This record gives sequence, structure tokens and C-alpha cells, in this order.
Amino acid sequence: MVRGKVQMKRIENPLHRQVTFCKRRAGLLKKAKELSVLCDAEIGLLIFSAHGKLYELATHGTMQGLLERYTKFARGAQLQPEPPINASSHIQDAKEEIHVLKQEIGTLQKGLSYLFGGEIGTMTVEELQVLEKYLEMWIYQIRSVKMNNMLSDIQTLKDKEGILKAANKYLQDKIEENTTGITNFGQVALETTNPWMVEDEIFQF
Amino acid sequence: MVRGKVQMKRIENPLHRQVTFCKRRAGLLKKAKELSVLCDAEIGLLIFSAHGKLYELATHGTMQGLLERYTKFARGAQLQPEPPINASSHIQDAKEEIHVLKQEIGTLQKGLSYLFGGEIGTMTVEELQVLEKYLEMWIYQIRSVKMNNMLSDIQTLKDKEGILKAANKYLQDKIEENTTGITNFGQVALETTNPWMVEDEIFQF
DNA sequence: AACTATTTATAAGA
DNA sequence: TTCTTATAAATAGTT
Repeated sequence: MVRGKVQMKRIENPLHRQVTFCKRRAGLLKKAKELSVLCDAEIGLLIFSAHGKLYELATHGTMQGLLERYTKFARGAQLQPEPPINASSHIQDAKEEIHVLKQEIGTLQKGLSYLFGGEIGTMTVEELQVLEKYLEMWIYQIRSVKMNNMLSDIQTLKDKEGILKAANKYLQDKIEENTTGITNFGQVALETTNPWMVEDEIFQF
Repeated sequence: MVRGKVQMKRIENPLHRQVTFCKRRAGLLKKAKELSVLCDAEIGLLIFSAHGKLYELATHGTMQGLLERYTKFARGAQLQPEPPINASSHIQDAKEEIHVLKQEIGTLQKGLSYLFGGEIGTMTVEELQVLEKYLEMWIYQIRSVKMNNMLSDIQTLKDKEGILKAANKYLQDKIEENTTGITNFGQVALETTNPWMVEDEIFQF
């Protein structure tokens, strides 16, 4: 339970720090998403843990797109980005966009009904074109998530390997100390659970 | 006071939305700083309001430095076609409608992805692989149908062309018969509506 | 902006 | 890691 106000300084106990990091990170990401949804804001959030692991969130498009928007914004910080030349053309653009969006909705609805058993053959070439575009976007998103997951898996495995190698070396040295000139017990298996590892910090695999 | 759980959807009342945005933005920035201090994490936070105003936080250095760290970290990200947006802020109604339509598109997209078994963010690499395969198969089908439709369209147009040319020839001959040696009225245009054509058959163009 | 009734987040314990 | 629970913190609606 919470016992009094939390001091606003680094948590010294590594276990507590790690647990708090997990919980508050989750909370922060949740709050960011909520703000984005409730208030229609575009939000990007980057969190590097003390160990260098990255957690990220980009609410409207990709982080890439958000950063582009940011750099554009930062570049033109001095300039007022509002050139209100022709209001009617803006209205025209908006109407145009509404029209396009309505068409896309129709297409998506057709695509959806197809998935539920409808007929794709009744769609026009133009509708199929739009649907194809959406599918390509989805595939792109999937590939992106997949790539991130794979990179994260790889990093985790590399971390494990490094830690286990270090543990292994330490144990070998210990054995050599204790059995100088007598015998060699060989390498300790990587899978060995080792109390040595948890003295200082938490590694959860 | 808070009366019941808040619905996680865009706040429709613009005044409420604005107030909530201010409050929650402050809360989010505070939480981000706290996480950074308590757990020794480096955090970058970008918030674009619906009107395009930027609020930012970078805990350890500058946002610029953080973004460099991010881009180094995130190798493997590619470009995504950004949907064209941004009408002028003067046209509130149009913007509202666009917003609604976009939400609808989002819902449809979600509906489609649910059909494949849920949120991609929570899926394993293997599951994503399977989903990607399915989408590729679907795209393949769509392209195939699209191609057939296009070929069929082309054939129809060619048929039309052939019929019109024949009609044209027939009419020219007729004219020549009736005006032998006098004059040449030239070719009948392809677009000419011609009662002759519907005597025998229906052509709908 | 200030005030509260509530909800939400979360620290510590299990 | 996950659940529980006591308590702190955030915040929606009002003034």
C-alpha cells in the first residue's frame, strides 16, 4: 500500500525501481492514449529505460510521421504557419476530402461484407483499387509491428547471452581458484540458474 | 465532480474538450517527469493539440538529441504513405464532418482487423506472419478480380467500337448510294446517336 | 482558477 | 509476474 507521499527522487532499491518503472510506464502510456482519444491530440511518447530499452507510442500515424511533423514544426517555429489566402479554396478542399472519405467508407463496407461472405465480384475497379490500398497499409503496419517484435526478441536474447557469459566466466574463475592444478570441470551450461545474478539487479527472462 | 466512468471517446463539446485537454496535458507531462526522475528513464513527449499547437518534453537533454537516439535505435522502420489531411481551421463544420468520417473509417478498419483475430500489437511474430500471409492472399484475389474486370471493361469497349465502326461504314455506304457523284458528307461521328442501331438490338453505352 | 466528489493510479505486500 | 488493498493523485463537473 501507499505509505505517505512518494519522494520525487530516484528510487534507490533496484527492485522497487524496476517494479515502479513497469507500473508507471504502463500508466503513462495509458494516459497518453486517453488524452489522444478524448481531446483529439496527436501524441508521441518515447521512453528509454535506464538499461536502454525503448518503449514508444505514436497515436495517429507512425512515429516516423510524427517526427517529420515535429521537425517541420521546429524548423518553422519562427514563421507563422497560417497563410489564410483563400478561404473558399479551403472549403473546397474540405468538401473534396469529405467526398473522398465517404467513398472510402463505402469501399470498406463492401470489403467488410465480402469478408463476411459477400461477393467481391460486384465491386468496381475503382473500389477494388481503394481496398487494395488499405490492405497494403495493413500489411505494412503488420510488418512494422512484426519487425519491432523481432528486434525486441533479438535484444532480449543478446542480453541474456551477455549476462550468462559473464556468469559463466565468473564461475570458471572461481573453480580455477578452488581447484588450481587439479582438474577442469568444464563450462557451466548457459541455462544454469545462478544466485550470483540477482545480488544487485533484477533480470527477468 | 466526476460522475461515473468517463467514456473513452472524443469529447464532443469543444469547451469541455479544451478544458480536459489542458488538465490532462498537465497531468501527462507531470507523470512523464516523475517516471523519468523516479526510475532514471529518458523520456520524450510530443503533444500536438487538435489545432496543431505543440507541447513537448525531453527529460535528459534536448528533444533533438533524443530523436537522434531514437532514429539510431529504430533501424528497420520504413516510410508509410501519409493520408492527405489538413483543411483550414476556419471551417469548423467541415472539420467536424471529416473527423466523424475518419472515425468511421477507423472503426471499419478495426472491424476488419478483428476478423483476423484481434489487436496486432499483442500478437506474436508467428501470428503476425500468418496474418500477413492472409492479407497477401486477399490482395492477390483482389488484384485478380480487378484484372478480370478491367479486361472485361476493355472487351466491352472494343465491342462497342467495332459495332460503331460497322454502323458508320453502313451509313457511309448508304449515303454514297443516295448521292452518287454529288457530294461526300464525311464520316459520321462515333458519338452520333443513331436510330438505325436500335432497330435490331439494344446498345447501352 | 478553485473546489470536491469520485475515479484512477499505484506502492507495498502476498 | 499477478493480485489485493490502502492510500495518494488525478480529474470531471461545478462555481
